[in-house]
Amino acid sequence: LVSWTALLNAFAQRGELHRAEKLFEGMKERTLVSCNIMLAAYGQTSCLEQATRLFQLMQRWDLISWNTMLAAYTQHGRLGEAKQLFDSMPERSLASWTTMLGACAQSARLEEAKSLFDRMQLWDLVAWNAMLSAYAQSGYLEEARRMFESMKERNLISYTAMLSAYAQNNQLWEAMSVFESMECRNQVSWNAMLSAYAENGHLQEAKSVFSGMEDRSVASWNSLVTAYAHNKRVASAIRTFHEMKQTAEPDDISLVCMLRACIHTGNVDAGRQAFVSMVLDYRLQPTKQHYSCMIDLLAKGGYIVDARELIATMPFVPE
RNA sequence: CCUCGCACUAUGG
Repeated sequence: LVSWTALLNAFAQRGELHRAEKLFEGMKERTLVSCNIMLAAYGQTSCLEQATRLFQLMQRWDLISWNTMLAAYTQHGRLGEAKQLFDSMPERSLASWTTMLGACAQSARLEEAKSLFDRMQLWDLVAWNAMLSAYAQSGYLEEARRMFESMKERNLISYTAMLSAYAQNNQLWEAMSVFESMECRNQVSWNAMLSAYAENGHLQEAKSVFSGMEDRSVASWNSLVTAYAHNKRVASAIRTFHEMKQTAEPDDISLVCMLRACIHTGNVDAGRQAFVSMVLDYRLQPTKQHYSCMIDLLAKGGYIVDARELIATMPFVPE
């Protein structure tokens, strides 16, 4: 049973939702642990409905179930429901508090995030990191820096968060020095450095970080596409988008990067092709954001009729 | 023994 559970988890972690579902449905006894795994699997993908349904169907819940459901809400931006759940939970752990803290930060409620942090009974490294990123994401560079300096322990995540905080505030030198002071680095920290250069107008350095990387994630490719587009090298951006497909799986963000690059130069055909190909070849479900990019692209390229038609036929209510 | 919270990429704020 334990190894079946481990297998279920492996599917869930890799985003193989359908395999996980099949396995879960075939399991004779559904333990609390396997329910929790499915709950997390639904929560991390765009299946909030399934998550809530499973949560309601479950016979028993433990702290992990509550926390997982809480995270499912916050990952879908449902702060209200998350709060409700948080308040009605029979018990809370550090993870519960940290989840809420992050949710507040993401909804631009820094004050609430800070107040949660202050009301926590104890703090661990994850909680400190969450507060550090809360400051960083809200543009409070000085507070972030102070928190970083005052932390008694730091890990890779602390450093990476601080690095991008500097980068986003145009402090490339500070970002570089954080990067250099790191005792170990992983793909995420390299990506952070790559976009630090790109955001601060150093395309050449960004490119050399990219080519020096051992393995590149979608995020690395997306950063490079954007870096080219921001430097008006749209042809290179488009070429990079296609090149990515050989080694990585483009995602929803990749398409946005690509479409925005096309908007820059009014490259309607390339954008159209990318949109269609992402839907057909990668089974991407286009979001509102994708449609609004496409409409922007068509309209700016002079295809007013096509833009109108897209507005009329898209599966979203126009705003 | 297996399951939960924090860092990188788009847009917006």
